[in-house]
Amino acid sequence: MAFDALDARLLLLLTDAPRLGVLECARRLGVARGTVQARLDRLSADGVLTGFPPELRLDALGYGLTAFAVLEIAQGRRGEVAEELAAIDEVCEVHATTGQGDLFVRMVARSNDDLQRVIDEVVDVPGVRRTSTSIALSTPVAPRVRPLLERIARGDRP
Amino acid sequence: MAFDALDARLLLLLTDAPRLGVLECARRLGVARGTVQARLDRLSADGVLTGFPPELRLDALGYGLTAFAVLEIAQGRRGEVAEELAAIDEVCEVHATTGQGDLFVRMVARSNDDLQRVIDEVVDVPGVRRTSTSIALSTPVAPRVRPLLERIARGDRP
DNA sequence: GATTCCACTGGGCAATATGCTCAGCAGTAG
DNA sequence: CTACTGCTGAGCATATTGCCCAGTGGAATC
Repeated sequence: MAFDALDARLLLLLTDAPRLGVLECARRLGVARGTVQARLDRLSADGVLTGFPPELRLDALGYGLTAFAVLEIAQGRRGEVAEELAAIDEVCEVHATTGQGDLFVRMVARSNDDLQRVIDEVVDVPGVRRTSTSIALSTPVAPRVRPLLERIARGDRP
Repeated sequence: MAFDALDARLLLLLTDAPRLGVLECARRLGVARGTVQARLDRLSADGVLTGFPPELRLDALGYGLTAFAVLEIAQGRRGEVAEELAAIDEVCEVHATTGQGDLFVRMVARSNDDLQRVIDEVVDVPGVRRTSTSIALSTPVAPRVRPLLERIARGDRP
């Protein structure tokens, strides 16, 4: 069965109030409790819903700096480099991208000094050829999925 | 009171099993129920814990393509452009970065055609001067906070 | 037209969790 | 010594969970 408007509404509801119980969800959506259970089970089983990780404000935790790095990698060593990067705690995200066959890295740090250290660690990974780094000054749009869900919830699916 | 190892262990626990009840958390952490309650309340109040949004695999939802764009913006129009970008459903994240005073955009799409459309929408935002786009081929490290939490949970705080 | 699925409803049940309150008990700071 | 703070462990009424089941309506199949 396909992902439908009810699924989207359920996920939106959980986006806004993630620790809501199944029963409460059912009430707010106007469906039976078993239906909500079944939907959640199915979404998990289908791999659409992979979890409810806590969302943290890293800056409130001391990691106030976010930086991005674009890495140029030596031929054929991308997998290897990615593994090394994954071992660095402050590396929060890595994507392989088109372009010069490169990696895109997001990392965090506590201070400028700390950031310097993290960047050095990233740059020193064997196989990294060239890097260009930039610091995030602000985040006008924080990671979100909401608009896409809302579209499906409205039934605007093409 | 500062963020301590117990807080980190609690958040790690919730990372692994986010729909766990307070009582179950207390059992697994070996502390009283009230303590867990109090910690969660405090973390929320302090703004460290902002929620438990559902984590979705967008590709399982039809949005199989992720792309990044770096935008060069006309003098002084960054805020304006950011707002326009926020209005595009497929734009999932925007950061203002150092460099040429630019914006960094993450977006998703269903297909190559669809991506073309999204990129066009982004590029056509008034105030955008130049763009360079790249497509995510793979994601060796998906967004994560875990290593940082684990470090605090171990008590490695400097 | 009849049959077979399938998702959903709505109900009942025992077991469990929640929100709330309270007294006691350490360790720390004044 | 005393006040304060954070944690414990307990009790209680109420709400929620997980599970089971019979019934209903629509869509697909025969």
